[in-house]
Amino acid sequence: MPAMMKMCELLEMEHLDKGKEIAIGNRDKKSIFFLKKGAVKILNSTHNTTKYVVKKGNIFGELSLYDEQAAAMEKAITLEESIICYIQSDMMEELMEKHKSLKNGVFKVYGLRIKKLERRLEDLLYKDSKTRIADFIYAYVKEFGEDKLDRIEAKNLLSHKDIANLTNTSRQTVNNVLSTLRKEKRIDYNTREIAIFKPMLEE
Amino acid sequence: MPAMMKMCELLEMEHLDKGKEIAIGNRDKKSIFFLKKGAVKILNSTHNTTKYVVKKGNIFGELSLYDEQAAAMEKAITLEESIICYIQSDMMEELMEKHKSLKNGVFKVYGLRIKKLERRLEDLLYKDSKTRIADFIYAYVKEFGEDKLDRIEAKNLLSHKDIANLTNTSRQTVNNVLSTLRKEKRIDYNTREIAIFKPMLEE
DNA sequence: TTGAGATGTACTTCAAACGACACTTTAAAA
DNA sequence: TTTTAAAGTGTCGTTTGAAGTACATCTCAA
Repeated sequence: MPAMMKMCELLEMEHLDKGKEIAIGNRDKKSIFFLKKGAVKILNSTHNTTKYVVKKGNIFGELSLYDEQAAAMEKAITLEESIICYIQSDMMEELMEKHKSLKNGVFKVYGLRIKKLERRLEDLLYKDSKTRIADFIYAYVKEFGEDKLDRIEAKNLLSHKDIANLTNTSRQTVNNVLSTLRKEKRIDYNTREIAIFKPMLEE
Repeated sequence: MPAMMKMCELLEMEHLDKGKEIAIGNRDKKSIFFLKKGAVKILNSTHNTTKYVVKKGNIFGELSLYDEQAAAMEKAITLEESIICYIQSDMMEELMEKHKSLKNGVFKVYGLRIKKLERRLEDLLYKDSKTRIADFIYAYVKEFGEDKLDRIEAKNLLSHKDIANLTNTSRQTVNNVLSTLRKEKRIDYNTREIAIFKPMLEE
């Protein structure tokens, strides 16, 4: 979203340590957030289960634009030191009316979210839990990681519980799959980082 | 979507028998559809699994607006005699630029779809299959049904296989739950219709 | 009338959740 | 700094929900 990125220069900015909560829906006014640096996870605020992971350069809280109630159901927690910009949703609406590219950008974000959700639901029907977890790890490292000679390395920002939530599995199964992949030399990980080995990269 | 409904008067209209397929993504031009009468189910076109049920007065194929590829993955099948109106997605885009209320309406539809998907995913995590099926039946009858003295009656438009897809369960489990609910006098159904008994209406 | 699809029921199987516990890391308190 | 508690990780058995298999109706278009 380049338009959003440019806009961000003009906005209120906030610097947050790791593990800080951002109450998407509980502010005096609902806001849309733009993640300038770092990473956050979006939780279901009633069950405290992780629903998404958002990478720097992306927006979150966008649901509050047309459904305040839905936005109130989610909260964000920083997974590492992060910088966010935010704008109140009614101001954002005004801006979107003026700048079509902005509105279309948000439209795309909504569409993408639908696509991801449907994909996840479909996977639940057609893939077993081990595959879902392995697929998730590969996708996560590819999205969040950096390309090295023989491997792709990403910061290990998620707990096994988070991964279990994101793949609709249990913490123990996640651990089991990760350990197995490690034994098979397909991935490696420690508390800091997680890496996938390139020669093993299929798909 | 009142704006859409008014617009519909001006559009191409098509009358379809029960069981007819509408290729959302395979037309020469992608279109948005407005269901004027009847009901359709939206399928995942690769797996032929039912993803949604759309009731008269609602739109479908709206994904093609900002993601043609995603729309190509779905197809619709009429569940009963239906009337649809449709407009090519690029024409719809033009119209939406002119009429803000239309664009905002589509935004709402997207948001609603996200909400439903997230709800479904959440249910998968927190409800067992029997509960999901029962909840679905109650929601379906309430949405599609007509209020009678002691019961709410809806046309029985979905096969057990459809319901299984919609609740991420198996055909046999659906049958099992339905039979049990019938034995318990909480619901009643035959090939034509399905009804829930009001005194039993909780929630 | 006939055959394909839908429904109903029972039994078997198995993936994956769950419970239990030891060990490790992290972060805050003393 | 050291201590301590909380959270996260690693590995087990055990249990069980629900899918799968199998087959007998039933329904309804062609």
